[in-house]
Amino acid sequence: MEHVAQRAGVSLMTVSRALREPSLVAQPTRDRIQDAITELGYVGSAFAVQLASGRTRLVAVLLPDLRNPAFAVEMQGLAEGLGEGLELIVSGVRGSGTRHDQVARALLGYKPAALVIHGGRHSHEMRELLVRSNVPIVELGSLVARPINIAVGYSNRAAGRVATEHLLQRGYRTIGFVSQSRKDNSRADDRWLGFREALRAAGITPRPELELETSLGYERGAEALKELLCREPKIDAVFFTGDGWALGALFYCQRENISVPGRVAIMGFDDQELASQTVPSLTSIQVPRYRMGWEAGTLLRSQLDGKAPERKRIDLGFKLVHRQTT
Amino acid sequence: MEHVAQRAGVSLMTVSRALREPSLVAQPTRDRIQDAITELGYVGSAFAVQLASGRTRLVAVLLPDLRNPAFAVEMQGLAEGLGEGLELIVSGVRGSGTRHDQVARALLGYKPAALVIHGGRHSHEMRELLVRSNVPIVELGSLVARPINIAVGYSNRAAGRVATEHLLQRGYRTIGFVSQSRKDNSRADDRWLGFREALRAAGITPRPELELETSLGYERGAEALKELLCREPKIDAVFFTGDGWALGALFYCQRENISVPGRVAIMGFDDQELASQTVPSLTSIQVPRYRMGWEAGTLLRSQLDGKAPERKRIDLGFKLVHRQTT
DNA sequence: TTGAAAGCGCTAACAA
DNA sequence: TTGTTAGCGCTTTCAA
Repeated sequence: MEHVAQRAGVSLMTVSRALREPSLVAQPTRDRIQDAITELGYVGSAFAVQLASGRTRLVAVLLPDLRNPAFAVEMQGLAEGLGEGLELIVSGVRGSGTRHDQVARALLGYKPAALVIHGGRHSHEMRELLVRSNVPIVELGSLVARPINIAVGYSNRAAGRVATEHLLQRGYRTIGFVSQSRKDNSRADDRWLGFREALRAAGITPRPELELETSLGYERGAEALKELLCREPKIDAVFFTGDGWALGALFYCQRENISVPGRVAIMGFDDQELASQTVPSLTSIQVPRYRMGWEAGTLLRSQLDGKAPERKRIDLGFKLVHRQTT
Repeated sequence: MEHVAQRAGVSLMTVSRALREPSLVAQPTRDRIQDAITELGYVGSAFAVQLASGRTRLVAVLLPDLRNPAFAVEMQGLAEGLGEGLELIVSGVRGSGTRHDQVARALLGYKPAALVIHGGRHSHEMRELLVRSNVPIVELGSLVARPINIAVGYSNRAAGRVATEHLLQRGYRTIGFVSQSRKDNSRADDRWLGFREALRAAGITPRPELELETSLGYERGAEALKELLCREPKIDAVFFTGDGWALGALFYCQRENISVPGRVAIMGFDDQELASQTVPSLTSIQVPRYRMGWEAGTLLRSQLDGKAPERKRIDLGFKLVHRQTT
């Protein structure tokens, strides 16, 4: 910045001003400075700015898994809700526990304008750290009961229950359940709670052998269905807590000439764009992914501008989309 | 940090050391410091560290569109290739041109350890800025001819040619082409160049009315196919430069009882996981997305550790995966 | 409209 | 093994 100042024949201070508040600098001076900047290819140091001013233009995001397209949509919503002038610093953490905490610490080190966390529960120390950090926290996705600041999401438990009730209502009685590891993934656990709840309410005794945990991937869905059909041939519906598995299972049925929903009904979760396109089209739970990100973004933006309350819990709900596989 | 020092009864410097090089600090001192840190909930300032040390733990990433799952996979690869201790600062830029340049500038302001850019051509000024910034640049995706530092990718043009040659070889003669706006998207343009090249080489006169530009989305694929069939009923194959469109078109055919590949053959691009699962399964071009990210990550990591050459061009190639739709 | 001095929170280089 | 001094590149406050 000093070089620029010299070249433009002004003091360092004037350059700084020309960059932040151009209106305070005389037009000709401003032009000279601008020229110097382009000639020298000057790019200011965001770090120094933030250190000196205390203001930050970073929003930190902690995601369970970068691969999941659902999160990508949320990010786009977040980016667009926040608007210009804020950068996103994104970390994906696979697995859970300590690594999650570590990364959160590292992100907090950037004193971000806000920290957006997708995915339910934090350890006690984590929560403590988050609260004390004084950084606005957005909990995205699962709607936590007691948000630290802002929570935007929907109830995974209610969604799990509604999905299951739908299957029961359509007359299915022997229902399988496929999810990620419930231990590592609170969303999976919540959906499972809803699943069990609905079964019990209908007077059906849950059968653990019909509940499968697997990893992400279309093929895992096919395998899961195969396994379930083998364990209990009388199974008449499967609730996959992710569209990926559900679609994989659906294509498996097509290959094997298993009639859907005649022989077995398939229920997905997340209503990916593809769900409406397949033949038969997939019944699923629609979650407002983009909107979640966007809502969090705009709320954050207005809070950063000092216009919004510090605590808020926004339930964006979900929607059962009944299509042909159930 | 001073508070921590006071509480632990040592100087600020010792705390700094305990954080960076614990081996230089006596065990009991270290413990006291650690206690003070947890009690105070201290989180260091990454900015101050960067400013004082000149070292950065940030890798900036510039993506054309956050939504695209293909990029998400690259990011995961990149994150894992880089290993621990580096944060990713990600920006998605839809559209192109000036906004792209602006965001790149903003990212450069963080003096990142490296800047990863996905997607071909930069404006002249941009290139100038990148070169002068002295930040290692990774150009990911399209393999540029003259990389600034590191380029990791494959040739979109060659991929487009190979895909088209495959269709020609299978006997298709009236071939449609669907892509994003070639003006805004250099990858689309490159694939198109390959497409035209192959047609000419086979002695077929290209017909612009069989070339369609559209936006992303499964449904856009269905619409594109419908439109093409209407414009030229004798069309016998369509090269979709994205699996999303190809799958959308495939499901459209299923709904409308159009035989694939009997009535019309469908060729995709990117070989999404889903491509192998559908019935009929989709012929596509496989691009090593994860590997591209990972390769860039490890290369960058070793360059940051001072172990790798500054310039490199890595062609990871691509693979035609012949399945049932052609 | 412009400039000078002090300092943001940390680390590098040196000294004890 | 620990402490001291200077300064990273900018902004804030105050003065000209």
